Order: sequence, then C-alpha cells, then structure tokens
Amino acid sequence: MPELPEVETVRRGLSSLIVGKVVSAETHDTDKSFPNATEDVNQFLIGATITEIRRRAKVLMIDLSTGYSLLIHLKMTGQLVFVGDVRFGAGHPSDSLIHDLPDKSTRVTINFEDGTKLFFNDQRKFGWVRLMPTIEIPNISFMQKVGPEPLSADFTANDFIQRLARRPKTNIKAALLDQSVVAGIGNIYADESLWGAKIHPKRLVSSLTKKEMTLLYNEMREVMNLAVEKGGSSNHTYVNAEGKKGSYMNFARVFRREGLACPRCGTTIEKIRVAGRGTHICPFCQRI
DNA sequence: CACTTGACCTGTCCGC
DNA sequence: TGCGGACAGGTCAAGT
Repeated sequence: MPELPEVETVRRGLSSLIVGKVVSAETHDTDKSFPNATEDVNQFLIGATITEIRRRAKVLMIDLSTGYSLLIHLKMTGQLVFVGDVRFGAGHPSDSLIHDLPDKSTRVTINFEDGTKLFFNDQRKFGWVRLMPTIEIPNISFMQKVGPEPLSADFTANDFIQRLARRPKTNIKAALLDQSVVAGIGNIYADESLWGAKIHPKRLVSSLTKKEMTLLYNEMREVMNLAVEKGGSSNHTYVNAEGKKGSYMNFARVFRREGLACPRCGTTIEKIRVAGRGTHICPFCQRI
C-alpha cells in the first residue's frame, strides 16, 4: 500500500476536494470492503457533511458531522479517487490515470449531493472502509498498539532508539516495518532509509550502535519528508485523490533499482529477501 | 513471550 | 501462445 507519504498525499488531496460536501449515497461490492450495518449507514453516513480528513499511520479518517467517521486502509493496492468534473462523462480529469470509474476494482462508491463521487478502488481486496463513532477510533486494536508518527516534532532520536530496543532479536528491516515501533514506514521507505544510514537490513537490532540508530532516525525523517513533498511514490497501482502519480521514485536511491549503480559508490545494487519482503541494498555501503 | 511465516486476493511478468 | 510460479508499497493469525 501506500505508505505514510502516499496516504498523507491522499489526505491532503481529499482535504481540499471533499471537506464540506454532503453524502447522498453509498454503495459497495461486498461486506468485506465495507463491513457495516445498513441502518448505521442510513443514520450516520447518508446526509452527513464531511468535516475533516485525518491520518494516523497508514489509516485515513474521514470525519463526519454525525460524530461518526469513515476509517480507510488502502493496504497494498487501494486507491481513493475523487471524481468531480462532470464534463468528462463518468467524470475524470484528462491527465488522470483513472479512466472510467467505477471499474472492476471499485469496492466502494460514495456519492455527494452535488453529483461528485469518491471511489475506493482496490485490485487485491486487502483494503477496507468502515464506519464507526469518531470517539471510538483510538480504542481499536491497531490504534492501541501503533507507534509514534515519525515526522512529529516531539518524536526524538532517543524515542526511536528506545522503541527499537523492544525488538532486539529481530533484524532492523523487520523492526522498521513493525508499525508498533514507528508508524507509517513500509517497504520502500525502509529500504531507502537503511541505504541512507548505510545499514544492512539483516543487521540485528541489538547489534546497532547508538550512533547508527541516530543516523537511521535522521535518514528516515529525511526520506519521509522528501517523499511527502514529492507526493509519494507510484508503481502501476498507486495514485492520489485526483488519480495522479507521485514522483518520489525519481529520487529513490535503491528501491527497485537493482542492477543499477549505487548513487554513492557506484557498486551495483542488489535485490535480496529480508523479513519476507523484496529488499534493495548496496552491497558495498551496507554490510552485515 | 518474541519472532517468523502463511494467508488474504488479483494481476503481471518471466522462464520453460 | 500457454502455463506455472514468483512476486507485489500491508497486516493479522497461526505456528515455532
């Protein structure tokens, strides 16, 4: 899925596109995509005004005037695309990657009173949308265990080091992907951050020096900031709320660059497997 | 308990 | 061209 920068990009897009709109209808394919009772939808979603769009880790929250929120997780291939320009028939901007919505990947459609629509598309069906009372969001198990936002001002290098220390016997890549250590890092930005800090992803957390962990903290924040600034990364599935791609992949140093030269030392980048995930390293800069 | 692996799905790509 | 298998930006349950 989209990792923190992609979800944040979607959040910003939706903030300017749908806040203030009034929901007029909702449809979905299966209860897995939207596991809510019809009476709750009728009572708390239909007729509600969108008040705010928030994000925590990789979860989006669309707050409603009824005291309920739509919680959305895009997982690996989810997209949340707003279609607002009726001049385009089914309605899409001409430079959008999304051509005709709904399509066979559309799981949920939210209609607004002004005729515009929000589509939740998800090829692999891992993602979900659920409606729940806003006040109960912090009580769900994911929110209970999720770690701090990596870009928040009060998240320090020492916090990072202390949280990593809870996973001493696992490798650093698995620890970065563990949402209870730090929120929002996924496969792309884990690889990019480790390359920046010159740390091999298979290194055990307990083997890292304080200096290395501090460097990793700095690199992680830099990578995340740059990725947010560039609108995230796009493979063939990720698009933002307007159906457009992010440009971080133009700045990636190792991710999906196997066979190419390391931008720091020129050594050929390799792809290996760590924590069950495809992992990109410079074998010279990042040694076990 | 901590840690690793498999499952959830569909689509695409790569080698035979 | 067809087919099998590996793999894909995530997370949770089940296994060791």
